[in-house]
Formats: sequence, C-alpha cells, structure tokens
Amino acid sequence: MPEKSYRPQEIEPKWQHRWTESGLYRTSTDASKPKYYVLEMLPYPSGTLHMGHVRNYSIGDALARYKRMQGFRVLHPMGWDSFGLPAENAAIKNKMDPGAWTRSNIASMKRQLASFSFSYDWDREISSCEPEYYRWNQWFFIQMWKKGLAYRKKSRVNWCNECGTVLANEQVVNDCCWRHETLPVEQKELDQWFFKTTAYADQLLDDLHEIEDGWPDRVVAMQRNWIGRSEGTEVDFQLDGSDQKVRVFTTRVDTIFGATCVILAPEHPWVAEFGLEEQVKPLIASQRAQKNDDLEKDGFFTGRYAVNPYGGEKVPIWVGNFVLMSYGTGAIMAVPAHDQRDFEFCRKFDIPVVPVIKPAGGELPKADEMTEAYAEYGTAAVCGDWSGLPSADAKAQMTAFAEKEGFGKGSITYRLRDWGVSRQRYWGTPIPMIHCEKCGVQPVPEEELPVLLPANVELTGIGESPLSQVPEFINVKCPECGADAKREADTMDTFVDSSWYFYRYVDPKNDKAPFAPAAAAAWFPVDQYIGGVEHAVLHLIYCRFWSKVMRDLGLVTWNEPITRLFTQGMVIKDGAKMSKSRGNVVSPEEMIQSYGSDTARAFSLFAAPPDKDLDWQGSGVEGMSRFLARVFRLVTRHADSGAAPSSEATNDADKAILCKLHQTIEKITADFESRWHFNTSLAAIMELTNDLYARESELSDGVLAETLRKLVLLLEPFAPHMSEELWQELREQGPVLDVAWPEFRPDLAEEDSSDIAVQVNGKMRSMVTVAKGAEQDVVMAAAQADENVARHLDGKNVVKVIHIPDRLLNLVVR
RNA sequence: GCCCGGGUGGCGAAAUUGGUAGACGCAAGGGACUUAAAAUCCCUCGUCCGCAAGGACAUGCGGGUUCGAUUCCCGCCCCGGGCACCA
Repeated sequence: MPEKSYRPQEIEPKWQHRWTESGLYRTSTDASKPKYYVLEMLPYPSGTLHMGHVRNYSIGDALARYKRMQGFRVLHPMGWDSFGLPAENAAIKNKMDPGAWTRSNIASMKRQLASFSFSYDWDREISSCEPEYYRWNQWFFIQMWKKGLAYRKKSRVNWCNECGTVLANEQVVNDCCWRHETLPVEQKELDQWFFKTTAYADQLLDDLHEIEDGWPDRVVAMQRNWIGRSEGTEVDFQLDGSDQKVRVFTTRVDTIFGATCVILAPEHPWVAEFGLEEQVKPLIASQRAQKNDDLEKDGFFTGRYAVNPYGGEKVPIWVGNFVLMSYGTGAIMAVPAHDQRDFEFCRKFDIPVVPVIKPAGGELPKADEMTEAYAEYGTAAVCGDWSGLPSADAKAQMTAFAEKEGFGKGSITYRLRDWGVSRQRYWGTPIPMIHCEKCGVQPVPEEELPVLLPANVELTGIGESPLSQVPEFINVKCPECGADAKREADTMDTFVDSSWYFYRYVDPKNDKAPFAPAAAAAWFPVDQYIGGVEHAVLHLIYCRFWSKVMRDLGLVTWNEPITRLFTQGMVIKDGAKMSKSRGNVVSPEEMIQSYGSDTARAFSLFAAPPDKDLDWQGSGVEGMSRFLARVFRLVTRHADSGAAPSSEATNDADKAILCKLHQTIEKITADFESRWHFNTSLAAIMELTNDLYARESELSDGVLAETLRKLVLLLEPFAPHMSEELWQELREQGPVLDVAWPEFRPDLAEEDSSDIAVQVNGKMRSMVTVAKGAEQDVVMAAAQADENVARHLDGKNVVKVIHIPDRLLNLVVR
C-alpha cells in the first residue's frame, strides 16, 4: 500500500472550517475548572498579516492551547484597534471614509488569521472604533473630569506635521513622531486635554513591586526610568528688594552654601515679569534645536538678585537654556562646585565657584584648581551649622530646618508628565465636552452618549480639527443654561481605547456599563499578556494608570491589570524589523500556499527563543516542513495497527522509547510552565521522532500506539491542523484540544544506567556506563578499567576524587 | 554619561543549579535507491596534528576563584535597546 503523504493544503482547510464556523474554541463556562486569561496585544488592522504577527499570535496560541489541554478554562479573545491616525491618513490618500477603510482591513486580517486557526473566542470580538465603544470611552472621560483627572490647559505640545496632530510625550521617539521616525516633532502652543497621570506617579512606581516577578526586568526598568522619581528639597529664594519668592528644587540641599546664582528656565513666569521676553527668544530657539547632549549652554543675567535663605547671601538671577520649565519648579540654584552642568555654565560666564563639600577624609577642593565639579557625596565643610556632617545627614537636617522655618520642604519630583489626549483629527472618539461662554466647560449629559462622529466630514489632512468645520456637530446648546455653545472638536488619542479594551472582552455586549465588575473579577487580572517591547512606556503605562482610575471609581478591586507580561522579539528581515512600510515583509499567505500554516507557525517558534529577535531566513522553513511530513508518515503508517495503547514495555526498545517519551513530556511541560523556549520544545519532539524512526521495527504494537498518540498530543499547540488530522487517522475522537495533556510518569522516564564522564585533572578522558545511582567505588572501578583512563593514571597518585552521581568522576592526580 | 540586555561552528541556536561545550535544525560534502529528477534513507561536518587510537586548542579579550568556568568575581573591547543638561 502506498504511503500517505503530508499535504497541508488539503488537510488544513478541513479543520479551519470546523474551528472558525463551529465556535469550537469558545471559552468554557465550566466554573469547576481553573481560569486562565491569555491575551495578545490588540492588533491594528493594517490589512496585511506578516510573519511578525504570526510569531506573536503563535506564541499566545500555543500557550492557550496548552492551558486548555491542561484542564483550564481559557479566555483567549481578539479584537481590533481603530488605530485612528493611520486609518484616517490612508483614507485621505485613498479618498475613502476611514470607517470603511478600517472595516475592510479588519475583514482582511480576519480572513488571513482564519487560515491559522488561532484559538480565539470570536464571540467576544470587539472593535474599539465602533460607537458602543465610543460611549464608554466618553463615559470614562466624564468620570475622570468629575474627579479632576481630566483637565484642559494651554500648553506647549509636540506636533507631528505628517500626522497633523498633537502627540503625547510617550509618543515622541528621538524627537520624532513614533510613527514617522525621521520627521522631527514641532512645538505648538495649544489648548489641550490631559489626563492627570502624575496623580498616580507614586502608585505607578510603587506597584511595580507587585508585578516585577512576572514582567521582564527591562520593561520594569524602563517604566521606573520613565516615571523618574527623585527625592529632594524645595527651597524659596527671595527676590532682593521685594517679598516675591522663587522656588527651586534640588536633590543636594547640602550644597546650597555653594550656590552662586539662581537660574530660571526661559519660560519661567519671572522672565516675562522682568520684561525679558525678547531676550529669551534665542534661548528657547536653541532649546528646540537641541539634539541630545550637544546643546551649548547659554544664558544671561537678569539684573536682579535673590537671597539664599540659609546663609543670607545675595546671588544673581540668571536665565539659562539648560533649565527646563517642565521639570521641578522651572528654576534651579546653581552650585558650580558640586554639579557638572552648573560648573560648565558658571565657568563660561565667570560666575564664582565656591566648594563647600569635601570628599570624606579628603581636603576641600580649591576653586581655582577645579576642572570639573565634585558631584559625589562627602562631608559638609562650609555649611554653616551643618558643617562636619556627612552629606546625607546634612541634607536631611537642612530639609527639616527649611520646613521649620517655612521657606521650603522635602519634596518628590517625577519625570512623568500628564498624558495629553487631545488629537486634532476626525477618526477617533469625540471628547464629550461642551464649551459655554457663561458656564465654562460642561460634560455632555450621560443620556446623550455616545457622541458620534458626523458623516460627510471633509478630510483635508491639513492639521485643523476636521470636526470644527462641521457646524451641525459643533453648534450645540449648553446642557447647563441652554445658551448657544460649542462642542469640543478634538478627538481622543487611540491609546485611550487600548487602555481598557481587555476589560471589555469579559462583557462585550454590556450596554449599561463598560463591563460588569463581577465579570471582570471572574477573569482578572490577566494571567499572561504577550506583545512587543515597544509599548513598555506607552500602552503598558497607560493601561496600568487606567486600572488604578477604575479601581478608584469602584469598578475593580485590584491595583494591577496584568500579572505576567511577555515581550516577544521582533522578526528581522534584511537587517530591519519586518513591516509593510519597509517593504520587507514575508507574506504568510505565500508560505501557507507552499508549506501550510502549521509549518509557518511551528517554524516561527522553532527558529529562535520567542523573547529574542528572529532573523528571518527562509531556508529553515524547509526543515520544519520536512519534520512535520516525517511525523505524518510515521503516524499514518502505523495508524491502522488496531493495537491498544500500552505503557508496558516488552523489550529494550519499548523501554527506551517510553523513557524518551516521558523525558520529552517532562521537558515540554516545563518549558510551557516557565521559560517558553519553544525552540527547545520542538527540538525535543524532533529527537523523539528520530528515536521512533530508529527503533520503529523493534517496538511492540502497544507501545508504538501509545507513543504515537502522545506525540500527536505534544504537537497540538504547535501544529494543530496536522495533529487533528492524525488524531482522526488514529481513530480517536477529537477535538484534540479537549484531550488531556499527556501526563508525565517519572517511573518511566527513569533510565537504569548512566553515562559518566571521567576526567583526569579536569580533562575529559573517557565515558563509562554504570548502573543508575552507582556508588563512587563502582564508578571508580569502571573508570580504572577503562584503557584510556588507565593510561592517564599510569605512574601517578590519585590525590582527590570528585564524584557527582550519574554525571561525572574527576580524578585529581599528581 | 547612566540603566538594561547580548557576544558560542559556515548559519539559526542548545547547554535550566559551577559538572560531557555545540542538542535540534539549516547550509555544505559524500553515498544508497532511481533511466533521470524530485522525494526518501544512510554517513561526514568547530580548528589544528594524526592512517588510526588519540592528543592539543576552542564559548569577544585579559586576569582571578575552583578538582572543574559558556556559567561566578575583577578589568577591558564590541553589538543591540532604553534614558539623558531631569537639578
């Protein structure tokens, strides 16, 4: 009889149909099972699936399948991000409605995903670009406004000319837009809506302790860095000849006796008060032109003086381009002797350098001889009453003194800024606010939600809020006084959508609330989240913030939404991240045509560990395809034996293969439970297959039947279509996903002999085989009987023996 | 400058707690089957010496600890990522 050959193009459509149409993988409601929520980062509908996506989804799907076979109730939903700006830009380019564009791309993505049969629960599918989702974004916005967490203010904002909109700080990468990496952002002065993320800065930082075990170190580090907490002291300097005060922030109040000037940021309010706005313009220009650290320090003397509250000295007030209005108080005290930046500034403008801290056990530096600041901690030397104290103690006592005297206080400053959420575009959730001349800003009454986007908006892409050009949309009555009022024309950042979408999955049809608290409590927090590291300080900060806000609104009870985070590596092709815009995508559709989706999935997991970048080399795909075909032939060849599966070994080959099988089960289970090195999981399955080929003719039918069944089950998370087909070939009842994951039996995995490495003076000389767990003298005897070992021992004395049972014997000789 | 990663054959990579370095796969070379090709199967495959047995050298570089180091410690070099006049 001719062998059956592996034809993925024929078998895959068979199972795709069953899985996508029958809803086979819907979340079980069997409450007796433990729950597991696995989630991949919300994909955006670019319309084209590429291998980067496939790798991301293959990782999550393998995990979801494994957990399901382990007996868990698994929630594995998928939804779509409206991804407003690209949608709108593409629509402008193609003269299409952005909604139609987005929906057609979603349909296209779904069609492509269907051929992979990822185990998504399509009943819970949501789109953040649909009206019912707008409603809850707006509802949240109003709740936050009521709590003072959403506010509007005029501010200098980052502006991307290509997007034609404002960007949040987190969305600026290397001074460029995160979507247009070579186009520098500009600064504009605009009225903007903000969410008060800084109100949660301390919690966002402190609660990292709750999740740091399950999150990659580097993401935790990046968030710490981004939030940027620093502890210090705020101190008031009085304006000489006035009762006005300027407050400065410093982390080194112990150096304040060395302060030789106060420096204001160019945008500091006093600059205008002093009438120096014209003079300051070049400084602001130089700041904006700044490229990282090559800003030449510049500034000028304002002609005023300030009084140091500790020593009472008068120091000049300067303006400096290296002082940032957006950090601390926008003003600093300059201590050139003990801060490198101040040192550079003061030397340039001949401002005195006054050392006041000496190195512990050293001498006070001499100002004339200093070539750089002494910025270390040391001993306070010229510090009034605090002289002689170590820096740290002086800091604490001087801060307490400032507080007692009422001219300062201990203070914590964060680098994190509030999240700017206004976008001047059409395709996004309208901000549900109304501007009334009499009543000020008013929220849209809740019963009028959702505020929907008007149809027939002319999209010009020139950077005006398109909604402000639509009178029917803009002109409304004030909900408070009924007078003519204007609707807010900005839309929300789409990161608002992604901040809570994974809560909506638990209750996607709810029309009374974003979700029922009980429904969320049943699944949350997310057990495992999988996505790219590029969201470390974007989405992954926003969604943590959002959860804390929801907690304070009483919707949820936990601090953190995501227990474990996995950041998969990028797929690299020709030295660059695979993406449509770079034109280096490998189309999964072509790969499915030639090899099938099982091969594409399995290969994307085999080529590199999932947390590492994967350099795409097409040649390896062939090998994965060959391997699957090998398994297919092996299983189908023996599928009709009719033998009952058995774990009773009847000969040495049986014993050896059962041993190998259970070692493989142990290894793959461990990989799933800990580090997800699916490349080694697949390698282990290949080894088992190679062993089966080598012993095929010697195995008893029962053991062979047993091993082949387990082999198919082990492959399920990686190659589901083929596994299902083979399961049917084996005359078993599917779906394989409902079959229990193979149980590891230690008694069968145990080998009865061990190969011991024999070393002489730490160098490998031979291998000997002894009984499992053999004592040292037995191993010793075997080693001495070995010809090669004996030669190296000849004429020498064994002075020390190191024996690691079942592994190694090292003889130290002289 | 500061904070994270990482550096192992021709290539992707293994080595999970200090114990056989290079599993598994790709590519390459040789062979079997075949009229031929494809497919499949078998063999070789870190470098150097050697017919072989075996030996020497090898995990970015230099030291150290240890019976034994890819793994731990110290000092450097290179690559990737994040932050950066953040006071």
